[in-house]
Amino acid sequence: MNKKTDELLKKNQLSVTAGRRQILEFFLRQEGALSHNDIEKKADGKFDRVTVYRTLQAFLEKGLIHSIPTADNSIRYALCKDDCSGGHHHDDHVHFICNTCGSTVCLEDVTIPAIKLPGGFVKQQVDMLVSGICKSCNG
Amino acid sequence: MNKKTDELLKKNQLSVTAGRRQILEFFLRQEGALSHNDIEKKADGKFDRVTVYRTLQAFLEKGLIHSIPTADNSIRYALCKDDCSGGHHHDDHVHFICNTCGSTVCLEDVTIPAIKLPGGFVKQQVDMLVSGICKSCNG
DNA sequence: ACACAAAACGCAACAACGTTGCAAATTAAT
DNA sequence: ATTAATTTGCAACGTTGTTGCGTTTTGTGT
Repeated sequence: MNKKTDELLKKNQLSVTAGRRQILEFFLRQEGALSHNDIEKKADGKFDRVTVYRTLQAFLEKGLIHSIPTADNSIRYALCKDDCSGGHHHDDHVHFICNTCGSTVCLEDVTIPAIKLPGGFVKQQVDMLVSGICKSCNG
Repeated sequence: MNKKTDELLKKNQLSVTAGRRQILEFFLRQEGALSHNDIEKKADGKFDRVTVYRTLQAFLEKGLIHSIPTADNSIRYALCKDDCSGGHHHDDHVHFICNTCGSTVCLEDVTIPAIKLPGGFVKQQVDMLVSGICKSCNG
């Protein structure tokens, strides 16, 4: 049915398997970001724990998803936009973590502002995490 | 000898014990941030693993240190400046993680720029992580 | 459609990280 | 100095993440 999912996998040089299809669909169906744990709960024992780890690893390497560091020591993952692939991310947006519902979302429209580092420091990557209360919880 | 350490503990309503004194001195003697693991290595079995966890927890709650989220899922801690205590941090500086030597430092002079969130989102805390090559490694 | 090579999967075992309960030791207060 | 409150170490446990290996599935070439 969902041809789109399979094509997305193939486009990223990933062989199509039941696990990958399912996990990718979790991301597509989901507004925010997912942690390893979220996926396991959604899959409900359908796949081995190791498979989920390896799938996320593969998605990361191919640039299908990007990781979001969080203060509570649980890495989350979110789908990348079309134009970032092969590990090269255009991942310059702010991530928002809601302290009420716990969801993590990409604020695609909020760009991380440029900063000036002290002499001698070379910048390679920047992450910006904002926590607070999200739109839905604030409703 | 080191009266200063003891006073700093007392000032933060923490009873003075060998473990706390030692761990606090690690932070005072150290330029950058420390992870739980760093501290255990430095202590070299002198204290129980659990004690280190609980000490860090206590320091955090009293506002003696603040935590720094990292992309590799290992939380680090750094001393707070004098004027933040009781859990209320003036923690508005950028954190830098060196990809070469692995050290994490607070760039006290680099302030996190203000950002504008979409309507409905309320900001409570902001973390900014820059990774790259630090001054000493770039030397 | 079939056979074969390559990749992915599940399982088991293991290592690292983090938490909790409780008895013994240490600290602070009277 | 005695006592109450905190802190510590130990043991046990749960979670998270990794590795190796035999089996299954996928992709490819004929």
